[in-house]
Amino acid sequence: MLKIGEFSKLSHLTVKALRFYEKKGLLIPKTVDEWTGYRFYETRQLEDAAKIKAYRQLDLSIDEIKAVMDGGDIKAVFAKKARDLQSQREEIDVRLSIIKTILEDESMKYQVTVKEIPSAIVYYAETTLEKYSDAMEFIPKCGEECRKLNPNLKCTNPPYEFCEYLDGEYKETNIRIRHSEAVEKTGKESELIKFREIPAAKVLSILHKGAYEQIGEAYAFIMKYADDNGYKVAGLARECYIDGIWNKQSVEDWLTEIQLPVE
Amino acid sequence: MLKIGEFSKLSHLTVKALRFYEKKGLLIPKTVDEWTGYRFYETRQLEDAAKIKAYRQLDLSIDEIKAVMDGGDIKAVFAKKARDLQSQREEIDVRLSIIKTILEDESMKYQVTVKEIPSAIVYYAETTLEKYSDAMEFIPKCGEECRKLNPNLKCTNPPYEFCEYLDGEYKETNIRIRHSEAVEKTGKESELIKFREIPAAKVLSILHKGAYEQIGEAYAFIMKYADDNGYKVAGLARECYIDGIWNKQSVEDWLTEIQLPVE
DNA sequence: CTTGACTCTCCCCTTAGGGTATGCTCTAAA
DNA sequence: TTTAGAGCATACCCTAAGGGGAGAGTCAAG
Repeated sequence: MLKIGEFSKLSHLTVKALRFYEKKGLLIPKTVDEWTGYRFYETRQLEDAAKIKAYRQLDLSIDEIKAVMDGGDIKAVFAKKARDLQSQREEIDVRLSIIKTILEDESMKYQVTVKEIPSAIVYYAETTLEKYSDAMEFIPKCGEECRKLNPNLKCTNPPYEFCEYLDGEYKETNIRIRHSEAVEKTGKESELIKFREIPAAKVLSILHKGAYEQIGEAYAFIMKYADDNGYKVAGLARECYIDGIWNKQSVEDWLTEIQLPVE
Repeated sequence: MLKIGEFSKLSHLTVKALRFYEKKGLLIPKTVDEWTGYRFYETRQLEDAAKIKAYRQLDLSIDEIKAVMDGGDIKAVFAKKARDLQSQREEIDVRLSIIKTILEDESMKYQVTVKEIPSAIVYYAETTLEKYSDAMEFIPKCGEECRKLNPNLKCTNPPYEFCEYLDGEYKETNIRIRHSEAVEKTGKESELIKFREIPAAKVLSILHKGAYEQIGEAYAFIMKYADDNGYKVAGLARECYIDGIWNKQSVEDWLTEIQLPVE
């Protein structure tokens, strides 16, 4: 019979771990002295200890190990574990790729985050602008018309409002855009205003600070980022206006989010 | 000014996380109402929130993020993180390879564990055996001679005792073996008994249960395992006798550990 | 008989927040 | 104006797999 310290050295499990495994019902000492509480192990328990250690090194949880040792479906547990590990590996690959981009480009100007956008009901309106700055008139007009059509319809709080550029390419004039804003439910439509439900989406998101003249950089950045890191673009980018002329005087405080649907 | 729930929705960080980040000093709300305790954020803090979220998605810890945001050495942090991720990836690859082996071979007879063996002082003796079973006489003889030479020399507790087979190949007769046993310090040597310090080593370990006739299987298994999973053999295998004829009558209870130094 | 090495139990600590309970605050409808 | 419901606050406990340490009991050797 081996005291815990001896068994620990033979099994290369720490004393702490052995006591923990006993508490979890995974490896019970053969006998426990009733008076002193000392644990005593047998050499044949080294087999179980080795099993436990081997499984832990494969990153199985205590519960998984217990399932396996109690005669559970070993193949199923390992197959599941293999899938887990595979997806962990893929996540790590994405991170490494991103970090490599950061280290190479040193372009810390934009931080890209991945977000899950829930589905929402929006009203939307499409038009062709002569120049970008005309959007500043078009967007409020849409809001007004929608409220006129549906006086009791409320926007979500916080608001979710964005523009998409329907032309595949960059244009200086005759720009087709669609403006959408999330509302609580559908309502009456008109020539200009339509309703639809936009599905939930996974997007890459970056924030652009400052004037709209430089927003092209942000688009270029996020497109390259998606390309470099294995994301597949799955829709038109959404431009969300957070701060702008309507609430901030200084152009430097303007804030725009660009969301690029992926996968 | 945004209440925490609004800011949460805009930043896609949970309210819990925002409060947590405040506690950690990572993202402090612009103002906190003195009477109600309500937190108020500014839209421009969305930038910091995005940064934090991006960094968290790269698996940086809160402290690492704080270091980066406080103007720490960004490159160093990311380079370190990249190394971390790379080694995580390698670990996962090893695990996947092992699990694949298990799923394919369904050979759950042996569990392989990785152990770090600390360095130790041993006495050792080499000889050529006519047949394997002669070891049962040779080993006790070594112990006796060593004790005769060094009456006060004590073995370690628990004991660490092993044989190495010096012939590169399997032989039925004229087997060169070396027997070693860990002791507390060096002592007087003789023709047979020498002392040396064996360095710390990383070993693959399996337990063989039962008679020695089948131990060849165990060797074959561990060698193939090392090969399959990218370990490089770095020395002679050590055969450690845990239970045997000296303390167990039934052959089925005999227990032998095989340690294969790697890397 | 004493000393030092082991062992016991009990409690707190780690990460990055999640869940829940209880109570206060705000807002919009009645 | 009141009130219901949503939003916010703090505070406590929880996670996985042990690690660290305190305080007290046990064991073996000198």
